[in-house]
Amino acid sequence: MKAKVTPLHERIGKDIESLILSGELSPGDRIPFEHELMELYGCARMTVSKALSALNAAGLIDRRKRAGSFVSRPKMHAMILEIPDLEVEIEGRGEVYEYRQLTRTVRPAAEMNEEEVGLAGGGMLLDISGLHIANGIAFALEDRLISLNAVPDAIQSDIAGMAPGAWLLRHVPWTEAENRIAAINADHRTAKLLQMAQRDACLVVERRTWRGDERITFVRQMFVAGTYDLTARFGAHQKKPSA
Amino acid sequence: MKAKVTPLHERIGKDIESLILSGELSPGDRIPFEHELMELYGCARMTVSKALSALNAAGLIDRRKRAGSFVSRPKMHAMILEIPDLEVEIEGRGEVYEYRQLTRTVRPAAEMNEEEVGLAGGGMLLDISGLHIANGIAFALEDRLISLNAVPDAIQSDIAGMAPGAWLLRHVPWTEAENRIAAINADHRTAKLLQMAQRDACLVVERRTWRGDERITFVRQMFVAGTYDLTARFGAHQKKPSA
DNA sequence: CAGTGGTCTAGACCACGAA
DNA sequence: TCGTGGTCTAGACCACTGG
Repeated sequence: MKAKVTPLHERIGKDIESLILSGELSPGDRIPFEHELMELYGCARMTVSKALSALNAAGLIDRRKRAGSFVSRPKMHAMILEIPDLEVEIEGRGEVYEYRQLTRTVRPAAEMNEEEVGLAGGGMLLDISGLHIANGIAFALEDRLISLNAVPDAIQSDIAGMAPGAWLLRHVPWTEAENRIAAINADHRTAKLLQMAQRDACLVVERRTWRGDERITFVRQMFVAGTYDLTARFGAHQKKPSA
Repeated sequence: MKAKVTPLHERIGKDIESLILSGELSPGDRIPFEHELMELYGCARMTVSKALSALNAAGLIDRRKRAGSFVSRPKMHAMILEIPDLEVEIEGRGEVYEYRQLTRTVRPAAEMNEEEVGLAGGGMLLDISGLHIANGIAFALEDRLISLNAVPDAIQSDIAGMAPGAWLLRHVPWTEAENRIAAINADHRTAKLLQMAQRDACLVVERRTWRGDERITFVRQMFVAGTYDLTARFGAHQKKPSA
């Protein structure tokens, strides 16, 4: 038997967590004081503190000086959204993934377009369009702009069969990203390229990424409705707000 | 001046974090050993350890015994998705929010519908439809099923002007939730209720919530395309996988 | 095998804020 | 006021694992 290799602070955390999730402790209830827990578990205060700090960071409890620690109320304003790598996703289903480049140009930002001007940062833009294809059927149209100011190497990325997103992920570290998810009716070009009827619904994902304050890329992906959807899961209360 | 009230372990963490985000430390680089950092900052090892543990929990670094701590490569397939409370969202824009109930029935699960059977858990379902309205204009249609097995009190929730989602949030703690996001063309009923042309695109959010193993509710919200979209933001690398 | 991170101790001082 | 959590110390032993 390999029994207890579980750290004590982790065990304390799990104990309290299960009390909360089982309902024995309800939101608002006070958790035993640190000195009570250190007596209960026969350990030093730092050990208890580590356990409670972890629960606090996870958003399971709120800690107030002089008052104690309390089970926090689930607020549910944030969930984890999976942003799948399309290639991995498709091949995970046992289908054949392919990326087909449609156009590729280097051009300056359109002056009236704030998005492009901000992205370019005074430099040129690499403008790439392509199709994501599963088992020979195009399911997504991607229009991407890359700041050559931020990623000069991108101009050499002439790998025809590689999606620019995958290339970027491997070559350019990013620090921040933002996704916008919406639905629109397919315009003429999109409908034609994705072989769908005009005005058919599309799921649109727009993604912007930064490295520090520098804009890296802007991409808009149009998915044929019904062939693709996003899933966000959430377990055990909300995450803490990032600083 | 109020200067330094920032805890030392936090300062150490921020220092290293900015080295990473600025690019001075690249993914794969080794960061100084704990004993080097404790010498550098003139503090105890526990303090350094606390800082590094936090960075590790945040997914910024990987720690390997005998080898040291290393800047982790951003893999990032998950982002934080904001799931806004519609009422708060709308009123935050300075518009007037209103929920108008359309139908409300208690019925058993349709036997051929797995979703409903699983949700009901042998009991009855509360079936509610309603419109979310901003400034007098309906922007979302909501169809919701609530398990009366899990939430018997829901049958008393006769507050006409209160969205069932808001009521549930205040009365029923949940432990797990899942969202599915997709786009579809509006069907006849939806188009009529939301005063949009048939086949106009809709953003669809389907949400399932659990309390432990017990299903609580299933809701489908149809949003008029263009009037609503979801945003997911992400800063500083991926979250750790939850146990 | 030797050095790393992981864990833990038994103290300490302090700021905060509920009483 | 004064008990609480927040932080920190100066040690310690151990498991793991890379060299």
